[in-house]
Formats: sequence, structure tokens, C-alpha cells
Amino acid sequence: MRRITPNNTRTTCKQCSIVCRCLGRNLSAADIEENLGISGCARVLHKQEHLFDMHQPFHSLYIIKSGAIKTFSTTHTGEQQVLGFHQPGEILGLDAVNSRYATTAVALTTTGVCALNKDEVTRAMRRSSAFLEQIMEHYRQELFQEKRMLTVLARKDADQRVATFLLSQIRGCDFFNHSQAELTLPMSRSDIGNYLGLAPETISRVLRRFQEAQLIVVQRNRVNKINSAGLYSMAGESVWLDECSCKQRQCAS
Amino acid sequence: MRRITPNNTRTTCKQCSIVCRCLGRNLSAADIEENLGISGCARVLHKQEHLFDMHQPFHSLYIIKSGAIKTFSTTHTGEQQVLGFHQPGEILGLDAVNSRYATTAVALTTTGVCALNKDEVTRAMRRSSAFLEQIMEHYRQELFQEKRMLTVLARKDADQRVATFLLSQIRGCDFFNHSQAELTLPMSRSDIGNYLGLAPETISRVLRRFQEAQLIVVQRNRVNKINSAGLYSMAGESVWLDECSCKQRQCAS
DNA sequence: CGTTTCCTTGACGATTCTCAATTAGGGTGG
DNA sequence: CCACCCTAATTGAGAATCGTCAAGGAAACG
Repeated sequence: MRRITPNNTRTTCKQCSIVCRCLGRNLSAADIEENLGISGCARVLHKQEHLFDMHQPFHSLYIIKSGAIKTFSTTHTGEQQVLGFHQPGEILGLDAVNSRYATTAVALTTTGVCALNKDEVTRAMRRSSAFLEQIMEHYRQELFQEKRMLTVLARKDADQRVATFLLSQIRGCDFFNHSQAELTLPMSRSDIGNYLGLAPETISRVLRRFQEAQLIVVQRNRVNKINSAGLYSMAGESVWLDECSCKQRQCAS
Repeated sequence: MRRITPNNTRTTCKQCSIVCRCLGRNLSAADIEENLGISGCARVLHKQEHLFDMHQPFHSLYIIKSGAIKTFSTTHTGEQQVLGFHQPGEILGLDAVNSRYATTAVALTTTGVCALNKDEVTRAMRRSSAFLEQIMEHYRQELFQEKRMLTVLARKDADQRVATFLLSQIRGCDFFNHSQAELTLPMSRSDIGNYLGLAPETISRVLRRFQEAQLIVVQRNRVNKINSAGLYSMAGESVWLDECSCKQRQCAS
């Protein structure tokens, strides 16, 4: 276990009070931290450092404050299956089964997280039925997203998968008011391919084709001059539309 | 809306008191009906009849008593994506988002269900923290299963997907003590292919190849002489292993 | 500055899809 | 009870997509 906690002092981390990313849309860190008085424990992960490992006892939830996290499962032959890329505002660990983490979470870059004790969250749920309902709705949203991903893998070709993926990444950035014209991909081509059920070479080729089609400009991990509308029609179906409309609603409120 | 309710009298349906299928393994119908005093409303669906439709207001949960149900989502181009096949003991409707059903559920054959009012279940959750925890664990298990399905779609070839699918169907039957040597598939080849991200022709061809390899004997919707061990190794990875071990545990208790 | 890792690009091959024709089953009506 | 019809399943041939293998190059790291 490579695990370093440079900033492990127990403290209510106000930085956590950012509106949760769309994926956890009606469950915000602010709800957890401020309304319910749960204090978090700040922690910084270096690149490739594990936040938690599959099968490990479940003890904490984590809110991502900065950076990026990849979650994956490991088959008994040792292969990895990337299951998601997570951005600031997202909550990790809620899918722990039988009190053990169902996935491994690893930092793709230097990442700040806020740890929340499992039992404190449980107590808070008992106290506040509104908070409980938010947690439940979060689960339902997660299930909904996984079903969307199933649809992507079952129905879409390589171009559509990559376009869908890029749009999902843009959305996350956009939510924090980054320019939609630029995007940094903290994960490798292998990771993207693994996530989308494609070979890494295919990711390269699709990105090059997108560039030739004037949809993006790619420079290694940087994606510039993004033609969102073009990607959107390339993705074939408004896979993330509901999320985006949801985001707008949340930003307005 | 084709909706017929031959047996719509409000009654506590004791038939619902069957141990929930593995997929909802620690959330049993017995827990809901007997321990918490929630009464269900029996209903019989004819083949192809809809139990609920995507986007419809969420009002009830349903426990499948007999028959088989297919759930799917519809894209805005009108295409269907099959998301699951559900057997007696399973609970449907818990994934409703924003108080609307996230999928459409349709009977694949004559099917008996037990309807549970959403608000009654919510009240029961508030009363019993044990029940609440069961519901939460159910969500986590569902998320875990969806992630497994993602792995199947992202990593496995046609043979492995079909073998995995057949094993998942056997498991459900086995749980109700049917012979493992025979299996009835209530869904069409198109449905299977849609679910697995394959063309219906591919399903036919794979089943024929399995038959030539002495793994099964196929006669339209009937599958006989199933070599579970062979299918298991064909599936490539112990995708449903955890579930099966869970099943054994539950049966023992 | 060298080494390592990741990305890119090409050529080839395999799996799977599409299209089309044929066959089998189930249901209906005479 | 049989004949017919209609849907679903099967099977084949050809094409397209994507994966695999291998080589080269660029960025990052120590």
C-alpha cells in the first residue's frame, strides 16, 4: 500500500463546499459538510497513489476537491477494467458492497480529497430524512448513469464512444467554468480504451480522425479547439443531455 | 397503455414471500411484506404487457412472483436498449430517477407481480433502520452488477458474452430448484443480442457453435443438456461467482 | 543526457455485422 | 384436424470495423 497523507490533520475542509458535479447532482458536498455538520479529513494523493483498494474494508467516503481519480476493478487473472473517471465534486465509496470497496480508486494526477467517516454519514442519514433522500437519489442517478454507459458499449461504434467520452469530460470541466475550448486528459490512451472497450491504438486513430474532421486539435494530453456541436452529432445520441440540463438547473438554484 | 389487471384486489399476497433472487440478495420480499407489514397488490401481466413505462411517474415497486420481465430504455431515435431480464423474486422500480421510472418493463410471458406503494416502502424505511440498510445494500449490489455488465461488454467476445448470459439465466432457475439440465429462454434472439451488444444472427451462430462443442442442446427457446462447467470456462472469468456463493449462503440461512 | 514510457502510425487479420434467402414454429381460421 | 400465414430463427456470403503486432517517435523522468 503506497499511501502518503501530507495533510492529514482533522479539520472541516471548507474547500469541499463546492457544488457537486452533475453525476452526484443533488447530493452536494455542501449538503454533507455544512448542513449536517459532518467534518471531513483533508488528504492529498500523488499521481498513481491509491485512495482505496477493491475488497478493502469500507471506512470512508471521499469527496474529490481537485485533480482526477480513476476507478477500476481487477479480474482474478489480474486484468483491470476501468469503470470511471472522476472529477472534483464527485463522491467516491458509496458503492461499497458488504462493507468492502467494490473498486480501486487511484489518482491520475495530484489530487485533493476530503474523507468522511462512514458512520458519521450514516448517523446524518438517520437524523435528516431529506439528506437520506438525497443519498438515495444519488444511488438512483448512479444506476441511471451505469445504464447509459451500458447503452454506449452495446450500441455505439468507436467514433461515437470516443465522442461521447470527450463530451463527458468537457462537461465536467465546464461545470467549473473552464473554457470549453480546451481540455486536459489526465488518463492514458490505454485507460480510455479500457474504459470504452477499445484498443488504445483505436483511441489514437479516432482522435486523429476527429482532428482531420476539424472537431478537435489534439496534442498528447491536451485537446483544444473543441467543436462541441460536432462532437455532439458524432456521438449519435444525446447521451449526456439530461445531465447537462440538470446541471443548468442546479447552477441556477 | 395496454394495461389489464385481472386480479387487482388489494391484498397481502403471501405468494410474494419468496426469498429474493440473488440479484437482490439481502433484500427479500419476506422482509418487505412480513416484517414491515407492507401489503402488496397482486397483478397479472399478459405477454408483452407493460408493467411501467420510462418517464412515467413512479408510484409503485414491483416484486416478480412468476414469469419473466424485460427492462429497456428507449433512445430519442426510438431504438430500444435492453437493460436486463428479471426473474421471480427480483424487485423492479427501485432505480426510478426524479420520481419517474428510468426504464420500461414488459412481460416476456404471463407474469405475476406484487405491487408495493412507494410511500409505504419509504415509511417502512424510516421505521426500521435495518430495512433501510437492506435497501441501501440493494442499491450497492445493483451498482456492482451493472459494473460487472460493463466489464462483460467492454472485454468479452461473442462466445464469452453468450456463455455468461446463459450462466446468469441458469442461476436464476437453479435458485428455484429447477433442473440445471434444462432452461427456457423467454426472450427472443433479438433481445439477447440487444442486451449483449451483438446481432441476433451472432446469437444464433454462437448457440449453434456451443451445441457443436457439446456445451448445450438448443431447440428454439429450450436449452437442454447444459454443461455448466464448460460454459463456465467458456465465459472466461468467474463473472457471477460472487453471486453464486452468496446464493448458497442465503439458502443455508 | 540517457532511459523509459507512452503515443502514433502502418499493415494485416480476425471477428462480427449486414444483407438476403431459407426454414421452422406457433397461431388462426376454415 | 389440417392448411395457411406470419413471425422468428437460421444459415450463408461478403464487407466493414476493430484488434493485433510491430516499428518509430516524442515527451517525461531521473
